[in-house]
Formats: sequence, structure tokens, C-alpha cells
Amino acid sequence: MATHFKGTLEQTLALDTWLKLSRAKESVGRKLKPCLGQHGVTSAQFGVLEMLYHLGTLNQTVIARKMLVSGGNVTMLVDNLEKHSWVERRRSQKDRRVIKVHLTTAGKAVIEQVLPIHVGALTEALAVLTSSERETLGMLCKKLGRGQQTDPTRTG
Amino acid sequence: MATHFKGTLEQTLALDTWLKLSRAKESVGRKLKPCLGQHGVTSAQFGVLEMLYHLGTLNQTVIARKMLVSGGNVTMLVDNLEKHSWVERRRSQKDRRVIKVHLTTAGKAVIEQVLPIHVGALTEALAVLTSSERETLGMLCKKLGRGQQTDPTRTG
DNA sequence: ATGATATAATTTAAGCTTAAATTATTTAGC
DNA sequence: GCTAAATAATTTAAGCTTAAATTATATCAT
Repeated sequence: MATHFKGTLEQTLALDTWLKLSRAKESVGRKLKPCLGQHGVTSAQFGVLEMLYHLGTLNQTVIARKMLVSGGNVTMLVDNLEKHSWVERRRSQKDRRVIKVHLTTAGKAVIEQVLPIHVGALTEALAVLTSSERETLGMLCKKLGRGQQTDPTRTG
Repeated sequence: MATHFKGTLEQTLALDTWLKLSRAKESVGRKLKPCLGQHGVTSAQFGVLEMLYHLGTLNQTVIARKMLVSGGNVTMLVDNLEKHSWVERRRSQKDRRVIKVHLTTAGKAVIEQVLPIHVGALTEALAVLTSSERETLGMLCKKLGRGQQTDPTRTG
């Protein structure tokens, strides 16, 4: 038990589980970072590139919603991706408020180069668990994540 | 399966597990944030206050090592905590390079007020899992986290 | 004692992230 | 058509985070 907290057993265990979850995420994240860094891509930028690669051109609003980040954040990420000429902004003709973010040829090349390396590093990082453990971990994380969604239909 | 990645089954499952782990951590983190925010404490600041509360006065180097963050980061966190008068810097007499970070009375009051609320929110967030599921999750996360530590004794 | 090396903290520059305010544009109601 | 409300993107200010360079101090080998 890594905590010094004095509370009920349930509370202490919750804190302990949370610390382990946070640290596991952090540790794996650290393992992944350098393999992106070698190619000059940050983790957040990679997320945008991957999304555009798999889903095609998207509005900034859609990117923000899918990544669960603020609109201002997407503005900055797309700014930085544009500096590398990995994406292009194109104003929608139908609705001039909207900006569509396109992957460029260079952007496509980068994601196609980096994605397999990234997935390889991830696969290696998760290889410390057996496949059945990975499955259990995934299932529990999914349940935990889903359980946090505030249900607006619930009568307070 | 939430990914669009085309690779081996093992790779696809690894990516999927990682997404679920990241999202679970993110979701629980979001649930925790407002309860700290109400008291004007950020998550990172809370980490420092909690550490000082449970372990007593610490050098900035030690704080950085325990939190797995950079020294520059600790400098800034302690700056911001000092602005609130929650901590005090005191130069060590033995070694004048060292700065010892002390929790003030006000800092102690804040952490004592916020900690139970934080733990309560956390316990509630984790309550979507059964106690045996929490235990399994903790065990798997610990194994996964530990497995990432680069072992310098291993012959490359 | 001196000079090389280590360590502790800070600074700087860059990027990530958010919330809140702002601008431009569209849509809906009248 | 005109006004009000909603939506898309940007800007701003604040904080988090890192890596690399800097400053001050301590330690170690001669």
C-alpha cells in the first residue's frame, strides 16, 4: 500500500488503485513519447494526424469533440501542424464559419511512417501482461471509464 | 474495437487496451478536478501539498523525484503554492544549495479540508467497479507500470 | 588549497491544456 | 428582411510540463 492516507479501508483501497492506474498510464506514456519525438511529432499532434488519417478531413469542432479537448486547444494544435505543413486549413464554402482540416501528402507520409513504430512500441510495452491480463485490464478500464459519464437522465 | 488501425491482432488489441486505459484515467481525472478546483487548488498543487502533509518537509529535488517530474516543474509549483502562502521555502543551513519546502498552517488547513473531499470523490468514482474488480485493476496496473521501468542491468 | 566534477535550484523557450471573452457567420422567429 | 440566438473558430491569460542552459554551492582528487 503506497499511500499514507488514514481513512476507511474502501477509501484507502480506492486511493491505492487510482495511484496505480495513474502511474501505469504515465509509465506507458513515457515509453511511447521518445518514439514519436524522434520524428518531431508530439503526442497530441500524433492524435490529430492519426484521426485525420483514419477518418479523413474533419472540422476543428469535430476534432475537439472526438479528442475530448477544448476548441482553443485544437486551434493551437492545428497551428503547429500547419507549421510543419502536415495539415492544411480550408474554409468550408457551405458554411463559412467552418474550417476543414486536411492531411497533406507530407502529413500522410509522416503518419504512415510513425504509426507502425508507435504501435510496435505500444505492443512491446503491453507485452509485460499476458493476453488474458490485457483483455481483463481493457475490460475493467472500459467499465471504469464508461461509469464516469454524467448521466443527465438521472434524477438528482 | 474503437481503433481503425490495420495491423496484427496483437497490435490492434494493444492499441485498444491502451485507449481504454488512457480514457479511464482521463475520465476519473476529470471527475476529480472540480472538487479540487472549488478550493482553488490544482491537481498538481494538491500532489505537492499531500506529499508534504504525509511526509513532512522535503527538498525540491526529493519532491521532483517522488512525483516523477522535472526540477523546473517543482520550482514553478512551489512558486504558485508560495503565492497562496500554503508553503514556505527555507534554505538549508547544512547545504546552502538545498531548499526545504515547509507546509504552513494555512497549507495544512487546506489539505486537511480538501483531502477527505478528494478521497470521497475518488471512492465514488471507483465505486462503479466491485471491490474484487478494483483489486484486479490495481494489480494489473501495478504489473504494467513496473514492467516499463528500464532495467539498466539488462544486456542490450 | 586548487581545480574538476556533482548536485540543487532557477531560468528560458516551447508546447499542451483550460476557461472565458471575442469575432464571424448562420439559423430561427417574427 | 431583421433581430436574436446559436455555432465555429480565435484570442488571451493562466497553469502544467519538459529539456537545456545557467548559477551557486559542495565534494573529490590531487
